[in-house]
Amino acid sequence: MGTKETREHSGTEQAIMEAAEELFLENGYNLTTTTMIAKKAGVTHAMLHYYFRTKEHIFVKVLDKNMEELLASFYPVMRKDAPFWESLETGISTHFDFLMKHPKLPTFLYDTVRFNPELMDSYKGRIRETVSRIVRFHCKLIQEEIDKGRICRIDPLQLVLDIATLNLSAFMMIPVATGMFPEMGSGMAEEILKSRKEEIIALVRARLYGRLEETQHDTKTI
Amino acid sequence: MGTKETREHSGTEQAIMEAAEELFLENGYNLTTTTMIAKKAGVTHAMLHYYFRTKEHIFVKVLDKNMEELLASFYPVMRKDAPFWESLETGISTHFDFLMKHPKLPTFLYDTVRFNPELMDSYKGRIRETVSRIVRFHCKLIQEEIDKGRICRIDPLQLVLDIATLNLSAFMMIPVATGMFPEMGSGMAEEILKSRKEEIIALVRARLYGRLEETQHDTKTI
DNA sequence: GTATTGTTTAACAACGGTGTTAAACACGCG
DNA sequence: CGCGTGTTTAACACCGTTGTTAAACAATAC
Repeated sequence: MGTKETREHSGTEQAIMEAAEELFLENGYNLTTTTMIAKKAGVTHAMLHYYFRTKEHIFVKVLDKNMEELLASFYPVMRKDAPFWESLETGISTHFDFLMKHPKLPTFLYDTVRFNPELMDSYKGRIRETVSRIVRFHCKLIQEEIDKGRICRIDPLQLVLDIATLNLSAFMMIPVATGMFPEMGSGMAEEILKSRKEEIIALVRARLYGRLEETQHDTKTI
Repeated sequence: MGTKETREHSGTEQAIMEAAEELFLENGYNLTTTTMIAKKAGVTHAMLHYYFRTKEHIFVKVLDKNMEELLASFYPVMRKDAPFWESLETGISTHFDFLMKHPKLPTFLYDTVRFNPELMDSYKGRIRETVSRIVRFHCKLIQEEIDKGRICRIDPLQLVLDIATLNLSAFMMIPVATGMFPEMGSGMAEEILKSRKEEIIALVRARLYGRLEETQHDTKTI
């Protein structure tokens, strides 16, 4: 059953990292014990302290790996090599597809920010930078389109929040859905997520292009 | 400093419950210790076990209280005493305002469902019932409006998901925002939430009424 | 005053989690 | 073989958490 025999000395470190990543992504820092990691990796818990001195070291390694992937994933979102809407749509779509490949990332980071914010400190700067770049990027594009009268007036920050929260919450709902309605397997979830993506895009498009004349009542541009 | 002197014997139970509610709502079950509750209530931790035998008992009391409020909050959402859109808009608004009064409820229940689902077991039935009633309620109304050609075709489940996730994530973002951008105090948050509510309503309205002819390409009704 | 009852305290037991250490083990090299 | 290096094990120390208990305390009734 164990993977012990297929791994000569020093697949160990790898095995620990894999087990740790899986558990940390699922349960967060506080609810993952070094014993759980050791058990899942098929080693004694003393090994964790031999390879990585502390639990925190292991966590930071997992966090680093995932944060790099996350931050990298934002760059393709800010390309402008097509007309406004196509560009925005592929941006949403790309972001959604990234989350599809890392469905546990949103809850993982959510947990970390809430319960171990100090572990995120080293990333605060880059995150703020990235967020402000995204907002500024879209501010500019949106303002251009508004000026041309092609879309309705909207606060770009609100639009970014719309897209981000819709995409993220689609994945953050998964634990709720499976916990509350266990009869739907993960196969069902995949189907729902696909239609969710279509819906989110439809929603944003309607928001921008629907009823140009009426929708500009109370949203203010910053 | 303590509140001890203002409370004669047996404000204790009350004090414990209040401390417990605050801490459980903030940190969830696993990350709240009985010692923390005792300290916040200004009593020794043995008192918790004297009044409520176990930590779980205290938690269940807090959970019960909040679940009752939550479930009750869904009924006013399903009134139909006005035209379709006004009715839906006040539904969204009512739901949002409820969350405004209980801003920590979403994360609290989210944590509980993910990490202590067994504590939610007693509510599973009522939750499923409520969810399915809401979906059925809106299914009917939406189908009527679609048949009359007043709104564009849309899967009612997706619309309910849109509204629910937009409203919920507005509040679930708060810990992220304050954790990541501590310079914005809770006063700022209030402002943002107010504009968020307007934006969510605008989004849903545009989704339903914008570009009737084009939007019905790939959303399928169940 | 004393007995009774309910409340509070302080000390303790049991457990699980993190991290350490010394000894056992495996392996390549002289 | 014997030696050194790197790896693994098992036992342990330490701490925080939950829950118990016996004794101290307060208040009321007799």
